[in-house]
Amino acid sequence: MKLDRIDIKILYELQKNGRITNVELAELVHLSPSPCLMRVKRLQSEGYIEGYSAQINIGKLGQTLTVFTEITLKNHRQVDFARFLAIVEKIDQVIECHLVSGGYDYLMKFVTAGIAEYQTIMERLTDMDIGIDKYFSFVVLKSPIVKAHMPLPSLFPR
Amino acid sequence: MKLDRIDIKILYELQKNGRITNVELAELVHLSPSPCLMRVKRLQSEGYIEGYSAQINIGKLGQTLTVFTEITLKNHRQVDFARFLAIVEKIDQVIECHLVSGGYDYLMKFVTAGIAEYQTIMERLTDMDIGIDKYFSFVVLKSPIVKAHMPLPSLFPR
DNA sequence: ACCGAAGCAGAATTTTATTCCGTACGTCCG
DNA sequence: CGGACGTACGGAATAAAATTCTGCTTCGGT
Repeated sequence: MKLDRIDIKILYELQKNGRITNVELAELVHLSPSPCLMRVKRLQSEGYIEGYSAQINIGKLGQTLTVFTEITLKNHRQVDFARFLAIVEKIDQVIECHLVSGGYDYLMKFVTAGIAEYQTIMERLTDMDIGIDKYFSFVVLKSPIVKAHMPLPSLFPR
Repeated sequence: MKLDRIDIKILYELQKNGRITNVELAELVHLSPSPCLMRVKRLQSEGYIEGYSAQINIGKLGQTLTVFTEITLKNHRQVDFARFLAIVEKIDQVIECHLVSGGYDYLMKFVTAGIAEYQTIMERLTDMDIGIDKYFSFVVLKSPIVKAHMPLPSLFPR
């Protein structure tokens, strides 16, 4: 299924405001409510929209610590990656895990209650003999930019 | 203003499904619709909820490239950081920018149309004499884990 | 130019959000 | 210890929104 300019606009607007009403969205994309809703449903059912989420100001809830971690595995067979992922998938504090090129295998993002909890998690991971060769931690001091939306206009201009 | 257990539950549920109806949310947190809605509005107006966003499967739209970049500045006065941020804030492809401890100053996340666009952006940034000493790029090959929600239950148990 | 399919607008219906009001509970002060 | 006030709740009524349905228009293919 191919997306036209209106679909891209819908995705862009829903990224900026996931709770916009269908009527307002319809006005923004210059459609009446019914075809607009039809497109949104289609975008959902075909997987272009994976879900909706509230953005929480986690800092207001209490002290938290965000850490980026570069990880290198000892071996690089498929089974080694699979075993590693199977474990980290179960850890709530793992927010992102990226397979990257350049010096390390994985770049991960943790959100924890503090340095102690992070330390505990990393000790558990290394002790488990899950195949971690070495890792390096970047503790986040401040996050001046955190966007919830992708640059759709840059990626798909017109 | 202090949050009780119900507020935390509301935040958690809205993270998982930002478009849940107020009636369903009320049932999940064992309240009737009206006080539930009142709490949601309060969480919004007091900044605990910063907004709502649709999660887009960007990979289905076309080819994109995600890159994490470690950046070190030449100088570390307040004015140096401020100048750097003022520039990168304007770049649509910059999704995140974190001030980190450990080897580098900033860890940034870019989403671009491809390696060429990324290259162009980095050339522009380095040519600008914006104070970048050196940088190192991690090209993302795959992102097995990308969560839209923070681990609220781990951070605020009970 | 005709036929068929697809997408649209507008109205009707159903569902949901929102407001309003009366009640209960907890707290503070007399 | 008791009363009054403030806060939060539940339920009903109203307003708004989503959703469905119908008929029309446009576009593509023959």
